[in-house]
Amino acid sequence: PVSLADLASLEFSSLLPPHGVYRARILSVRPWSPHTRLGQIGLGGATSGEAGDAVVVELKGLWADKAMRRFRKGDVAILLTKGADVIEAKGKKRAGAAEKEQAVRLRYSRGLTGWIRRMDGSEEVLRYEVATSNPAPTVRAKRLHPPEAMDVDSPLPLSTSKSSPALVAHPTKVSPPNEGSRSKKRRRREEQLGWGFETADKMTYTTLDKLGDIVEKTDRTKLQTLRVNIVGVIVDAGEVKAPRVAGRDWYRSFLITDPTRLDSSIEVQWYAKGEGGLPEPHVGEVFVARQLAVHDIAPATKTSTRCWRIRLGEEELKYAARVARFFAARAKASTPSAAEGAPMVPPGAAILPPSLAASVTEHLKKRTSAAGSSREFLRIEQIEEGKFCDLLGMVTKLHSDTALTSLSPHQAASLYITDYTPHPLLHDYPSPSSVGLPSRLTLQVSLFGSQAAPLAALINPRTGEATRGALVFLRNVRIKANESGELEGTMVEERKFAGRTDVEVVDLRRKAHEERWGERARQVQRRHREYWAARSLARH
DNA sequence: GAACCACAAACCTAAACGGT
DNA sequence: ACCGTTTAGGTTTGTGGTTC
Repeated sequence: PVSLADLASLEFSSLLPPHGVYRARILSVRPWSPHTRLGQIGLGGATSGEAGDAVVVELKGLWADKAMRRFRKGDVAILLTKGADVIEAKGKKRAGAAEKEQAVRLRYSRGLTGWIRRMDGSEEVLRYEVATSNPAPTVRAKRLHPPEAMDVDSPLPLSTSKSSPALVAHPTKVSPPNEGSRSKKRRRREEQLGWGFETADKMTYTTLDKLGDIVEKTDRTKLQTLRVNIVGVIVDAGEVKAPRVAGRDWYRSFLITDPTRLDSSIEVQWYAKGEGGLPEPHVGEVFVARQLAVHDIAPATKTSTRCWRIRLGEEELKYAARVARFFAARAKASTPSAAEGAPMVPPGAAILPPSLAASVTEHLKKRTSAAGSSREFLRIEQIEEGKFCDLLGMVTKLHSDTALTSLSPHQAASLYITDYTPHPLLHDYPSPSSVGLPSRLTLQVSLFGSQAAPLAALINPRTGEATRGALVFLRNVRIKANESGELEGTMVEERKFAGRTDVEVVDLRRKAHEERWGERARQVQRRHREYWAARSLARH
């Protein structure tokens, strides 16, 4: 037996006892990655878990994939030292500071033998070896690069001596990203393909640059029945608009482009009977529409009379992916140079040429000025349906089916907050309430996608519950009524403003937070105290 | 043309760091 | 102890070259 502490104190390149065995608890597992062909398990003391005896065991090679799947956190691993190498701790130690020892790393590149003792007491044997160049037939046509070179992490001198002569003989030049032969080839292929396409069942998807022609060539009389199929990328998501006259449709207009129409966008208007019928488009997403009515082409406006969700066929998906790829590559190519040139461009413009970016900026300006940036910082008693507002409140409950940090844009966490001001249109919870407070004091806010992520900090890992009473600030909450007419809040992920946090856990000890919310927060806390004081009085 | 390999840079993330 | 920032480190994406 070799003690873990002995292992942990080994120096780089020192030799391991060839027939040693060591035992330790698995503290962490990093899964095997096909690219690096490496998996890691962190080991600590089997019994006491004393400090200073941390060892990281790495399994490298194709064989390690299977092996890594068997390690679980908490199990005890009993491993032979046979086949292990002590490798250099990576990274430079910080000068001066950090006498802290880095964990010794043991690497198994040629296989591993040992046991696992599961937490339930069961034991399993571990025996892995480098797959030795398989049955002969596959190896018959032997490559110049021997197969074992990819399985084994060859020691340094060997690899250099092997590769450097080749390198010296053929100094290869490397093109910048997206300018290499592969990229060029891909572009050529795409150019040849052109944009727009026709499905197997003769459905033609029109490119956006042709819309003008199509409209011109169509009789005025037939214009009303003209329908087109299009694929475009959303460059401005627009926003939900309530009907101007009661009884008419809700609508949302957003802007799209495609590779054939890079210097101006097309506006899509989406109408629905209710607010819920409207889509939630995000900048950068691909928009596919069949049978869209073309309304007017002067500033290129299109209107669809009926909307329904469609299931895309393989060809449509493929084409949509191509369009998305086109814009993604474009965005990548343009951002480095644009970084210094344009400071205040709207985020959506990142994927656009400057000419179009300007038009989007204008559109945004028009919209915001028309809508009026009238968002207010409200108390819950002041909220109104259909309005956007900022809120500061205390958490009474937080619920999510999925981890808060990994919600998809269509999943929501339910946050219940109160600022101890009542609103007549809030749900009237019963006296011992599931959400923390009875009566009409708590507002439920649905946080979609990444909006919920900041709240992960409130979750107690032990209980899985959020700390109650924590102060949170919610920026730009949309207040709407549910089926029964009660008010709720929603916050959707705005990819346009990715990186901005609309949800913030307030910590008054922090200067910035104190300055920004201190006053409001103390009002909430005062009402909180008064509420509970009154209740305890009533009880006695 | 596809499937490899080796290598490099960009990208992402979890742990370490360091101030309060 | 807490919390934002930094950083080490892997992961992803892309390159040229080779072989089938």
